[in-house]
Amino acid sequence: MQKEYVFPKIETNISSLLKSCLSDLGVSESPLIVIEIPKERANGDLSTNVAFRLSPVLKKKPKEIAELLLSSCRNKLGEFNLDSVVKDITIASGGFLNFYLKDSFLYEMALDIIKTKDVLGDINLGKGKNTLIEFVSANPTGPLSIAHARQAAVGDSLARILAVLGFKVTREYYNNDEGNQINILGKSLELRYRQLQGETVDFPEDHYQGDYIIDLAKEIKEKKIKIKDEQGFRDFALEKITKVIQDELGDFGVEFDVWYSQKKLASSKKIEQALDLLRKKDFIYENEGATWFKSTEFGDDKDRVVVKSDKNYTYLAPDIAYHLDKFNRGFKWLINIWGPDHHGYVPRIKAVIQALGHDKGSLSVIIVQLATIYREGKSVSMSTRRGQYITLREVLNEVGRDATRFFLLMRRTDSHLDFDLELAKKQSSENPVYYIQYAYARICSILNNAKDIKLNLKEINLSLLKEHEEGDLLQLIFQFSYVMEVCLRQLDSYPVTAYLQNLATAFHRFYDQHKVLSEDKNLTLARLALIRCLQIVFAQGLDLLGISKPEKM
RNA sequence: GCGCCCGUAGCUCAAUAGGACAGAGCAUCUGCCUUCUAAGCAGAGGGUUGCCCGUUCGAUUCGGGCCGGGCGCGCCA
Repeated sequence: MQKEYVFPKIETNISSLLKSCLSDLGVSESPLIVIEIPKERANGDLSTNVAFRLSPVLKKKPKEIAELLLSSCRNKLGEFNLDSVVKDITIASGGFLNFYLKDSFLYEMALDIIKTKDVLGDINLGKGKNTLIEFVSANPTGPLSIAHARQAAVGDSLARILAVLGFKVTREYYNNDEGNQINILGKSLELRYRQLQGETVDFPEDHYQGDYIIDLAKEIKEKKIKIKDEQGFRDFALEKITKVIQDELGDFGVEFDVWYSQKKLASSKKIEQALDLLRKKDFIYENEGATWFKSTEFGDDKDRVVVKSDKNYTYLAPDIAYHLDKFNRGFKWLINIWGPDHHGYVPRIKAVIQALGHDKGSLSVIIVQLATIYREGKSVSMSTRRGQYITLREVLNEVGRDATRFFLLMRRTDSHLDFDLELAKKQSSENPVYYIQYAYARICSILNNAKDIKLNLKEINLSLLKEHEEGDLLQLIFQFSYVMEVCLRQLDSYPVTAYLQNLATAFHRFYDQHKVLSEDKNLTLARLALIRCLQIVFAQGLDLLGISKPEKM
């Protein structure tokens, strides 16, 4: 069910109100109307800067425009279903129009959240759009690194957010289970096995040096597994390592709907078909014995080879087929989450999308920057080849799932991240994940202490919540749907972590100042209702991050 | 050389789509547990947002030019 108090709904109504008032002023083409929640609550619960934007158009001072808008907005509130929402509108700082929410509006919101045990309802910003989010997609040549872990955390969280916002989300892992790297993997295992058998063999530098290869070789030897040839070693390594990756992700709380095999794609004629399609559209040509894709037609620096002169495909060829297949499977929005080492690849794949006849907006690529691991103040160097890197498994064992996920989500995805193992391990105030969970646990504890008190919605009088800490909490609850909209706009789950920290701060402050359980029965009921509401918000927020909700700490 | 990300308090980072006084945490210092969990709260100090121009009513945000850091620039994947 559509909830009346979610931010996008209020935003739409205020936006329509402003447009109507603007047209009364003779402005037919209004600029983009931005409704935001000001940083300072003194500046209102909602705010808009239209008056500033219109100043050059109307050739009037922002303040004059704001004044003209103010009276007509006040008169028209009822027309846009806002008379039960907006208490007052004021002008500030030379032209901002600031909207203040009615207390009764916030009370009804809180009671509804308690009643439905849900904050967002059918917010449906996604309108059921069929969305494919492809992430991690690490080559199955070794355990996952912390960089993959960050991509996993971001992708999983974003998928959860988009699903809640009404997108039809499918999570996919593109498994690069064939090609050069996989061949080298097979050879690496074979060489390690032969070394175990006592042979003196040269182990080339470009082969996988990690200990896990040696472990696999030992397993073959100990279990006396019969492997005939190079392909046998390759398949064995592939199967084992894919399993390792799946287990790691599973323990990290990240599940995929589809594991998409490149090998299967390659054996299906889909690559040939995709290239034929592009050839038909005249985006393919031959030169110097190779086959090229005209990516420059769509803004790429240079055209790209798809079939090498030795007749083998480059990596791009299956990728073209893969993206075509995504569209053929009915997805309307493709989200690819990649590491920073792939950012140069973005114009190429955007070109592919357009050559295939799709709007470039139908593909969003999120580049997740690297996380640098610090141990005792020193960064730990990383190299998959040399097998010198900290795996997700190690971090999980050392730090635990909640802190790992939180740390990886704590920063904007496009900014570098320092992951301090010692800090993440600390079960203390220095560690922000506990700060949020502690707020949740405190709420649960109070509710548990009061479990004999029945929360009958009809007996609850929220207007008894007169303290500013209580008002701040109600306002923050309202903000939750706003934060979700920001996540969508920025395609980042980071705003949720920031929000939950703010919410936890506001709660701890309230907790410190006021007792929930007191002699005053009605006030107790009102406060219990408030924290019950908070419990629901925290639960929903933590779920979106994939972080557990401890009832006791 | 070209492209992408970045440069904000001692450190790690915020600042929502160009908005209001640039904010948090850590660290440092000072207070607060006979009361629902002190993994908490309150307070203090700490800034020429790398530098210079420009656009704007308004720039940490946009444009141009420098300086500095990271990554990528293959008929590798």
